[in-house]
Amino acid sequence: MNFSVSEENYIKSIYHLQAVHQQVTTTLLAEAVQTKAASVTDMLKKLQVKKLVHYKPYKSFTLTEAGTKTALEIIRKHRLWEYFLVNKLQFEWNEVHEIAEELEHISSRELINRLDGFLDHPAFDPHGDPIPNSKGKMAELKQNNLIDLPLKKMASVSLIKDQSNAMLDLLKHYKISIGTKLKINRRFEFDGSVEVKIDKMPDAILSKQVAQNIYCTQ
Amino acid sequence: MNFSVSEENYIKSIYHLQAVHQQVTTTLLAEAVQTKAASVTDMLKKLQVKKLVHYKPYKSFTLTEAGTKTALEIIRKHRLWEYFLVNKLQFEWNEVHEIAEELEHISSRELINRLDGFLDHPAFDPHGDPIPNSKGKMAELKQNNLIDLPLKKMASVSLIKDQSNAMLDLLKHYKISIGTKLKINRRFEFDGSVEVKIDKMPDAILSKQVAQNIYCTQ
DNA sequence: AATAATTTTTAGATTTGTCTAAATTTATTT
DNA sequence: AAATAAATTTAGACAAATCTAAAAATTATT
Ligand SMILES: [Mn+2]
Ligand SMILES: [Mn+2]
Ligand SMILES: [Mn+2]
Ligand SMILES: [Mn+2]
Repeated sequence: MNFSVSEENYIKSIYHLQAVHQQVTTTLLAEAVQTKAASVTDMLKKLQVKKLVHYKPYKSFTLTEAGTKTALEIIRKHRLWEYFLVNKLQFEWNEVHEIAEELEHISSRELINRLDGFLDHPAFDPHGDPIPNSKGKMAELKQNNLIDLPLKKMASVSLIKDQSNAMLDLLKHYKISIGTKLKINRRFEFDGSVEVKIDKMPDAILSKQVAQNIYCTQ
Repeated sequence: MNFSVSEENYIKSIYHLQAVHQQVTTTLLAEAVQTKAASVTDMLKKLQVKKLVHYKPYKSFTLTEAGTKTALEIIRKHRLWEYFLVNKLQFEWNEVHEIAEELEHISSRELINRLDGFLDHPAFDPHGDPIPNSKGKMAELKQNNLIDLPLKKMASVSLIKDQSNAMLDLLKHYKISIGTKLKINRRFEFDGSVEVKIDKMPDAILSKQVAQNIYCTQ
């Protein structure tokens, strides 16, 4: 089965939204794919015909098994290309998302499997997100929100949730990236901010908003 | 300027046809982009508005300077990706064209320039075609058709003109690829076929049709 | 339970790229 | 120089993906 770029973007967005919201709504999806609710309804009907979503008008929609499989293939491509861009072409990790957004739609399965081999089957992309293997399986990591870390306990950054340029710029300033070692010195109750010691950097204070977007392994 | 996949395919095809035919016709272009003459006319009007072609209805059309520049950018991408696929992902040279046909439309200029660096600025793609640099300049090679080679004179294969799978399969059988050393032992006048000694292979006879598609440097 | 607000779907247009069939222009024969 | 053939363009239609505005359904509020 080969799908259009639009169809693939919808499928992928539904998958990501399902991971966070118990109910994915037309408006939510419209925002995610940068379009209007009416267009989403049109597409849902199309995806239903292609058996990629279960769709009950006015009620709900979810990915079918085939839809989920398709979503994981697109996500696999996206993250493998991101890994390639950062680790082979020396892009910064906040420059790759947009380009991967295009590359994820290149259709060849053989290409992506060879790329996977060329990169030595990476398990995580540059943002710390797990890369599905060719069967759609992803590694699971026991990780905690930075905000919940016990005091003075060393931990390793494993995932950045918010991947906006604004967030990534800020993290670059603090020299925080995937794998960075850090620990919490103290917590400020007033605004929920935390003072952290980041590997090879002077102590810094991270706002609650920032800290909540950083996940760590211990 | 960003162009659609269709527009880019038309532009690239016009460029390639212009290199071979003194006059590119609507029918010729229609065949090249796998469509009908009427669709070509539609697209020519669109490309004229975008100042990519000079178009005189019923008379002629040619690429403008901007059109040529655009064509060379697409060809640069196509050939760099082909080089990547063969030299980094170990694809066979007859498997890459189709995939590059998609990859050539990825828009990022930064991506292609980094890819170029990663590959060490290759001058020729796996089929021997020159890769335009970021300014659109291509290396020129003094090459002769295999059929015109002086007898017993060693030469090196530098370009395969017909890049169809049929041709490439045949060349794989003879173990001929870019860089292969060979010489002509004798010519058969009757059908224009040639007996060649190919590096590390027993003598073989190539039909005129095959030999005419092989170019060499001396 | 009725009304208001919100969400979702439908109806009807629009843009892009394509097609077939008909009309027009150019080229080739007679 | 007509007539015929071939190439090209125009006209009108269609599918995909989108939009705006209106209608319908659902949810929240009084
Ligand atoms: Mn995308
Ligand atoms: Mn990522
Ligand atoms: Mn193409
Ligand atoms: Mn090539």
